Amino acid sequence: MVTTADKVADMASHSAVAKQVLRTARKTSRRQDYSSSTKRALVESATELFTERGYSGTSLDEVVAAARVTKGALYHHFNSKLDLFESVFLRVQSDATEEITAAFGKTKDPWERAQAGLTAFLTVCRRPEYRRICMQEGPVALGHERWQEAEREASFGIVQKTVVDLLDEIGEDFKPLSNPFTVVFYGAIRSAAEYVADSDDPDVASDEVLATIGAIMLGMRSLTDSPADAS
Amino acid sequence: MVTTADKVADMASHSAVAKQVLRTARKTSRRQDYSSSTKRALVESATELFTERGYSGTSLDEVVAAARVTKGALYHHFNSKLDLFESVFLRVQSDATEEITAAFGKTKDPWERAQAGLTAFLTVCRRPEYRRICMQEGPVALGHERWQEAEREASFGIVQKTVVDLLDEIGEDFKPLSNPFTVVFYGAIRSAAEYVADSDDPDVASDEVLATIGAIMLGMRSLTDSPADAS
DNA sequence: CGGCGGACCATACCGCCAGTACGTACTCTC
DNA sequence: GAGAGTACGTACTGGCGGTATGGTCCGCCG
Repeated sequence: MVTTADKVADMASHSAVAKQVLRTARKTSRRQDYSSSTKRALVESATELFTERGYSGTSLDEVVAAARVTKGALYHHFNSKLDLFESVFLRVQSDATEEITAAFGKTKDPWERAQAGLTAFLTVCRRPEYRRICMQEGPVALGHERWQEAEREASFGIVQKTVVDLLDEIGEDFKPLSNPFTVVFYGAIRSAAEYVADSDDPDVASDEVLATIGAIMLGMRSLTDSPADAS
Repeated sequence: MVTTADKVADMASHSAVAKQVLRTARKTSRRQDYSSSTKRALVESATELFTERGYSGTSLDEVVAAARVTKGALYHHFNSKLDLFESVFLRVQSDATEEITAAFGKTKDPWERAQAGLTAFLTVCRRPEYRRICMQEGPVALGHERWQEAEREASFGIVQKTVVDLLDEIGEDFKPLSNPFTVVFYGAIRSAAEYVADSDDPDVASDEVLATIGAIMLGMRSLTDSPADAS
């Protein structure tokens, strides 16, 4: 049986202590090492297959064959195909949010932070795994409900915080509209990311998007510090 | 065998001459009437089931049972499950674009037109069929490629024309960025539509979104007719 | 008017695939 | 060292998309 506690444990350990050091005593048994190794192999194989063939397009037989195990192993570690997908989804998503959060760096100005975060997000969205698993298959496979819940704690949450900071800069007028503003910007960024990822020349497309969002932000900025007042 | 020509014929006739008038001579035979009637029944049943259970969540047995026919009838009119879905998709989509286009009305001012179109779009997106079939299941079931192609000729095309008109009003500076602008606004609107549809009180949510997009447009407008110049 | 070809549809069946049942080997603990 | 639990492997089932085949009724042509 697989519990929710297992998943958060996986999230914490997956990229941390990857390869074990010989000659040092481990707290885990060799048996447990084998187990977590096969589980990792399953998740990695599933990630690849889900990315290129989609959720319903890949069979579990293919996944277990790629991981060189059988369905018995799979159903020991995961409750269902959807459960396997959810593990893959959370892994890819947490990798992405981690990278985007890091990209914010130590800049303090909200406008600069927004720019940096947007650039990072456009980069992440170019990766086929994130694009296919988190943006395309995610909402349909997991269901709109569950997908939104996971998204709110990840990239959407980042956007929300950024937007709130920006609205603080602009003034009091738009503060009650922080929710719709976040939603609008989030959708704009997601769509822009697809535009960049689909583009023949992603670099120039990325610049175009930066200029576009920049223009919108410039316009919003001008709503507050117009020469007429400076309160 | 079902051809592409069949589909466009269906699109043209589906909402036009719905119920036949007795006592008037028809060009079609009674046999053909029965045929198109069962096909319509299949599309309608499929629309309902796809809407509430999704594409992979509904079986063809359920569809044919709801339409009171058998799989033989279904596979006579459609080549595959995906073909059936595509017919449903195109039907729902064309209904939506038709309604949005009508909402533009006879207003001439680009800013007013944009406002009217946005309101209509928010209304359409509240309908569960459009939401589920065209926005959620569409890209995954049909594939991102095919979905984008269909979308470009529908709602995306409307947004594109609207955005180009708006950019014309603003000035020459942003004209080369019409593509990314369209993409950004299209994503923003789609996301906002989901926000409205998910909201507990869609009416106030709709107003919030209108205010938000309005503020963004106001900001962009201020980029051109600032008191500094008036060229 | 009759038969004949094709449109329209029903029935039976196949292959694939998610999920289950159960057996087995290995390990840890008391 | 025996029982319990973990970590799998194997064999099977049911459901579902798709197909093959047969039947029925209509339009049409001689």
